Amino acid sequence: MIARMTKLFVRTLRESPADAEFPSHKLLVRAGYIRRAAPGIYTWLPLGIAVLAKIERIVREEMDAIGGQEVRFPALLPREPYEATNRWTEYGDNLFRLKDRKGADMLLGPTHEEMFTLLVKDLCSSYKDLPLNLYQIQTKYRDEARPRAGVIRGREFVMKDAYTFDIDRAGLERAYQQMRDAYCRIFDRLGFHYVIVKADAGAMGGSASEEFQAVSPNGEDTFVYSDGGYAANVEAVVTPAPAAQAWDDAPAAHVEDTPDVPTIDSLVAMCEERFPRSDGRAWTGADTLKNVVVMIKNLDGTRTPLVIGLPGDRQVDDKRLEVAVAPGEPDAFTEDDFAAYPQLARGYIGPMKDGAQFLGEDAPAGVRYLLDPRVAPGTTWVSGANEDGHHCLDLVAGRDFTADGTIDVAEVREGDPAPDGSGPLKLARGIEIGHIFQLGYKYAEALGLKVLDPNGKLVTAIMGSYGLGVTRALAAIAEDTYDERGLCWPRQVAPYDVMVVATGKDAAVFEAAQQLCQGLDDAGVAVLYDDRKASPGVKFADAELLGMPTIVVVGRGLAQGVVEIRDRKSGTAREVPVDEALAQVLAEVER
RNA sequence: CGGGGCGUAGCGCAGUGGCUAGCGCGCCUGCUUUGGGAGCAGGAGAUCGCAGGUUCGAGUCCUGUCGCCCCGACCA
Repeated sequence: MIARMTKLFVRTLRESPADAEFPSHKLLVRAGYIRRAAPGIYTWLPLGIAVLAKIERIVREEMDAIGGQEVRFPALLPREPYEATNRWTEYGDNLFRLKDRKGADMLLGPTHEEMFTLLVKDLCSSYKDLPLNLYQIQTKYRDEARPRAGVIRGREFVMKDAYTFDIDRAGLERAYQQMRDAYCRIFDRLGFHYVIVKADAGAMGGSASEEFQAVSPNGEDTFVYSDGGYAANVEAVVTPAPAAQAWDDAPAAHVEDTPDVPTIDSLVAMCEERFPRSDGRAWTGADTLKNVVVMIKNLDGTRTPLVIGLPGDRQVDDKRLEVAVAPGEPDAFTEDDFAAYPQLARGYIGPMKDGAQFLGEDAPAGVRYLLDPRVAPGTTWVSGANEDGHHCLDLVAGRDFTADGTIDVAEVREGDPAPDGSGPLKLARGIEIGHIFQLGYKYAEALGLKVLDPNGKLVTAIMGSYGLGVTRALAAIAEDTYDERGLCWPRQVAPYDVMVVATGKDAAVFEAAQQLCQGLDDAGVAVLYDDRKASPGVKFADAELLGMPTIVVVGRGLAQGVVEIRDRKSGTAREVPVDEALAQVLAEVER
């Protein structure tokens, strides 16, 4: 079937919708691929469906190639399985909840770990049933606090989620590696730039987890990478600790009167003025030890104060802090908290000997003191003296103060060394389109997924989970490939291989165009034929907006016996004789 | 949930308290035009987000309310 513009259910817009900010969002709406139905919820039009189908096909091929078997769970789910893993509660407002007519709680699936685990539990009972690799391509529902950027972050989205089930950790690691390779093949085929970044291992007990990030200046996630091949998201970056130094020759620490020096900036200025260094080096924030107080909300609801000592030129990164204190949650240290802990001299908080013992005898019970890895034994610092208007100079870590441990939550900066020594880190932004995860036993344990091993002993299966945002990948591809004229699909995912544009009003032109389309169609090439009686400008502009990789113009050249083949991406055009057009276009499509 | 902005035709926007609410794009009809978003003529299309109030008179002022978008905390 030749698709015709006069029949295709599409309307292109000359102007971008006012509510769109991202290029991919604007163009997908302008080119008639999607329409907004509600915040974060989109209707897919024929062109959009065609791209989705292409992406899904690639995903299926690669999943099947590693022995994945496709299933499909309902999107509408009962509450019970999610109750068993506590996610009915944990998911909070992000869960779309509803009740059936009997008043039973239901939900729209935000993810399907529970369902997969239960299904396997139902049907598998022996180690002989494993390893198992199941996947589905499903619509997921998450009532995001802030949907944005069109289809990049919607409340309804299509995701491929796969789960592997193995008898032991070695099996899981094999499955994980296999899946990782398959993901690489998928993203290679989809034709956009991506980086695999180490993700936060999180509370799962050190399990491996990696994200596939589509590199994009418009990405929501920040990640770091080095030229030597290291890549991680900010939460997962580990700061290498400098080697301990000897302090035998270091001058003794001394407390100085420093009125009105409540900030790092003022402290640096004060040091520069009153204590110029003998070697002439200027003081910087990195010479000071800043002590940040936060509250940690524990699981049982209590709050524990935590003091974090880090170089004064660094901020605490909230995300990194959250990960570091999990399962506790960071909470602001309020005025009331300062009142409750008067020993914490605001603006002059400093470290003390024996770590947690702030202010010696008066140390408030339960205050933990943790240090940034950069504050290694033997390093010298200026810090508060735990007394209003006083600072301590020549403080040597390990000699003059210690802590309860280290905490790696300082912001990561461009130029910081990569943990594996592969060079300085650079910052980049990305759109997370895939996340693979060695889940371990969490769900299998919670839901009792056990099988008999060869010795007839019940063992808990070990799982991996592997997500891939299909609709998001579509947006990421658009985001990665568009230009000022419109969408510009890689051939593998374009809704049509070729767009044939007939210009003019000459019947011979339409006849020749029609014939070419027929030839392409017969050859199995998906072709979109612009058979509209519109002016050439409109048709060229639309062809470029819609973004098919090859555009063939049949028009005024026909009188000289030629048609024009244009490459959408490069913008190059060449004229070929009409009778060679079909073969030439087919060659183009083959490339 | 905090901060900012916006609700007027399918889309993008204008609209000093005053007559019948406008403009561009798009859409329909006719004629002309056809290699870079054509021209002329005619037409369809809006309870100005909703509710209440002030006023002789409200798209415009007041109060409330709902919704949407953007920036931050969460995630494929």
